[in-house]
Amino acid sequence: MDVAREAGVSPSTVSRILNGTARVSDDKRQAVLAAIAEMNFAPNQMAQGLKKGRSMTIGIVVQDISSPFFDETLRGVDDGLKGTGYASVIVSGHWNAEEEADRIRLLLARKVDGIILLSGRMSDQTVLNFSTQRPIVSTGRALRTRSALGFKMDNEHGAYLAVHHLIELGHRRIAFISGPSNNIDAIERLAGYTRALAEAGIALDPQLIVEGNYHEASGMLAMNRLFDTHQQFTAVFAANDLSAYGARLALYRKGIRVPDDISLVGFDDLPGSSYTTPPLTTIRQPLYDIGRIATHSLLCIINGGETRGEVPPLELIVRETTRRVR
Amino acid sequence: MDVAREAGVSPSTVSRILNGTARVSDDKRQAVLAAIAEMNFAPNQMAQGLKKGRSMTIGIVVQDISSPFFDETLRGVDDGLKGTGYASVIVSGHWNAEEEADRIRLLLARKVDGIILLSGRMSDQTVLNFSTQRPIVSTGRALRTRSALGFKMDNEHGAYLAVHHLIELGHRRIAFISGPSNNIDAIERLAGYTRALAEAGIALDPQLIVEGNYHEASGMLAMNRLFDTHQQFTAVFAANDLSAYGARLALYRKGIRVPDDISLVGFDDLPGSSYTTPPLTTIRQPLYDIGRIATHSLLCIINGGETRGEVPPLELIVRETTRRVR
DNA sequence: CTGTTAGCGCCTTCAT
DNA sequence: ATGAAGGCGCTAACAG
Repeated sequence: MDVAREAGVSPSTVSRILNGTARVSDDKRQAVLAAIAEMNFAPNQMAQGLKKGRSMTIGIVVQDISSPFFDETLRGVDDGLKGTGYASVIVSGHWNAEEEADRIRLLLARKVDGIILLSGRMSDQTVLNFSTQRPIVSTGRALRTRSALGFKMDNEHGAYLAVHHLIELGHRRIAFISGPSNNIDAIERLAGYTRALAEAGIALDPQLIVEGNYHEASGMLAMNRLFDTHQQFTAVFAANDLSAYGARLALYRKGIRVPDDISLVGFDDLPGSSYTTPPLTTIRQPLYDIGRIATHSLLCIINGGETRGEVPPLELIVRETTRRVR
Repeated sequence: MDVAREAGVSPSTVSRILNGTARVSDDKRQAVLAAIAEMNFAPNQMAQGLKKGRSMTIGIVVQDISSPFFDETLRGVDDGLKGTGYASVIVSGHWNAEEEADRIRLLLARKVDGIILLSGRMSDQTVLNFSTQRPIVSTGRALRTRSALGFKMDNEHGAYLAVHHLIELGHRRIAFISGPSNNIDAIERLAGYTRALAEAGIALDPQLIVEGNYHEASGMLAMNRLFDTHQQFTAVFAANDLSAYGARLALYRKGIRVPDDISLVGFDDLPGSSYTTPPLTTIRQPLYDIGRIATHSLLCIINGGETRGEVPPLELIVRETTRRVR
């Protein structure tokens, strides 16, 4: 490298100073440092990576780059990476197993040192297969091998908490706007809803369950569907906050007051849920913490350390969209 | 490489097939393709990059990875990159000029082929300096050199549109929740507010202007401040949607109806603004398009092509938080 | 303490 | 049409 020439030393010496690999005499060090500053030189990370076999890059697979759900987790990842020298390349799988696998192959070709997979539709086995090439930490899966780790939230329990809260407030006709029926989290949340009802001796009415797709529009549609079929209910549990927002709008359009006429509970506790009108009662997912902990764990695996790290549990956040039934 | 050995050819031949650089006999091609498939080989991008001098990576600098404002733009970037072979490494400057510069240096060391800078506090001159190393496309700046390009929205005009809309509805006492006074966009939006008022012959009342910081909480605080100082007004213009959300909540807490008692206008048209209660009247920024166009332009510059691409203008979206004053 | 050498994986002349 | 050789920028092993 030309810093070496500029400073009148060999490339190795420069390298040694840059990496602190060995002792170097003070005068040469000064000269090199000066040359570096003057040329504002920074080592070519691609060359470094090629040589050392580590790119100092980790890959993140999200499903939707502009969903507050993933973005809050990404914030945790970003903070977790701070000061580690690692950078991240973020790709999106768009909730498509095929695309996820593609993206992971892309990351692998780029020699990322590890991968964080946020949710997704890929089978656990596929994840395990990829994990032979690079360590993978994933959310929404219960994995635990030498090079693959999963963090799974107790969705069933979370949903139970939500519905139980409603029941305690005296509600007995509780509608449920579910997630996509092929989504594992959605299935588990439905199970929690069912259990809470059963436990309270409330018969499950299939008419009160409408399938959504986790987006606002589907929450709105689901709500309208409930009205169109003349269902009677005093509360609604939406499988995620986004669909709760949509349901809220449908209610507003009908002139139905929340929580006075109907109570509403969401799931996720997105940042925006503290500022809806009224603020949304919901089940809090520790999204930021998940991102941080996943990152930390991945770094541990990469550096051959132990993988500890527990994620905080789901938690009911009572705000202002629920009230005792009159 | 071992694919070569496996297929009984030289590495050069494999490379030629991979890159379509030269004609290769069909039998050898088959052999190589088979070997590649069997070993599921993918070329090491770091080695490729080192050799070719292009990393097929672009760097994105956002200010806040979990803000819907940036995320919507990122979605445009992501789509713009689709199918190009480029991946992106996303870093955050956290609205700090020093940190932005740091992040850019990091991207440069990683040999990104170009940089997209979304907003930020760095001076134009600094951007220009960095652009000598790699092309930079930035939002929120009016730049146009061989290797630096900026897209600037007409904030003054946007704010004017918002306030003009309120004036047309008969409002004359219009409060303004501004952005940070050291933010260029904020300053321009204030100018638009001022001009609309002046044009309508309405005296500007400094008491009606409260500084916020673009976040929900500050919108809420600003609103309360207005009430605490007993200001009279029938409409509020918030400098961005997030602070409008906060203002909305403050209004709700006071039992003031929107739009019946007070009208509210935001700025940005975030995805969530269609689902607030009621849906927010706002100035639409073409965030997604900005991301797409910025990406496209950057790729053009990188490949030595011409830089065209116009961004759609700001636009008033009338939803349900504004109404004619009684 | 420091310079020389070799090689990370790939592509690109240059020969053949 | 194809193989051999050299080098992208850097670091680690080996001498000295």
